[in-house]
Amino acid sequence: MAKARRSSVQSYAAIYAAIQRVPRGKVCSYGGVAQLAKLPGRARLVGTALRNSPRSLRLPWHRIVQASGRLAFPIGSDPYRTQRRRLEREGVRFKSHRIDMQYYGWPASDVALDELLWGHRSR
DNA sequence: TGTATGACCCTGA
DNA sequence: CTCAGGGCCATAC
Repeated sequence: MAKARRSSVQSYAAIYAAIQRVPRGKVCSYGGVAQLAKLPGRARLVGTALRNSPRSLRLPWHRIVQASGRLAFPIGSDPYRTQRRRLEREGVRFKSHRIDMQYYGWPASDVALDELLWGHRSR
C-alpha cells in the first residue's frame, strides 16, 4: 500500500491550523507542529510551510522553535532578534540562547497531544 | 529531469 | 557539548 499523501496545499493548511493553536507564552517544535497536523516525521515541511506563509494569516510563527529549544535562525541575525523579542514579550525566558522545553513546551505531554489529536476523553 | 538546499529531528559515538 | 549519518521532501534552478 502506498502511503496516502496529502497535497502540499492541504498539508500547509493543516500546519497553519496547528500553529494557530499554540498558546501565548508557550512554544512548540517544528516536529511537534507536524504531529499536530497529523504529518509525523515531516518537521522539515513545517519549516517550508512557515517560510512560504502569507503575512495575511497572522500566524504566531515566533512560537515555533527547534526541538532543542534553540531558534532556527542564526544567533544575532535579524530574524533571530525579532523572534526572541516577541517570545520574551510573552514571558518566555531564554537561558543562553536556549528555551526550557520542559517548561515552555506545548503540548506538555504525549497524553495532552493525544487529546488534541483525537478529542477530549473519548471514554 | 537531476541536483542542491533548507525556519527539522533523532540516534549514536 | 559536538559531529556524523539517515530520515524527511517541497522548492528552486
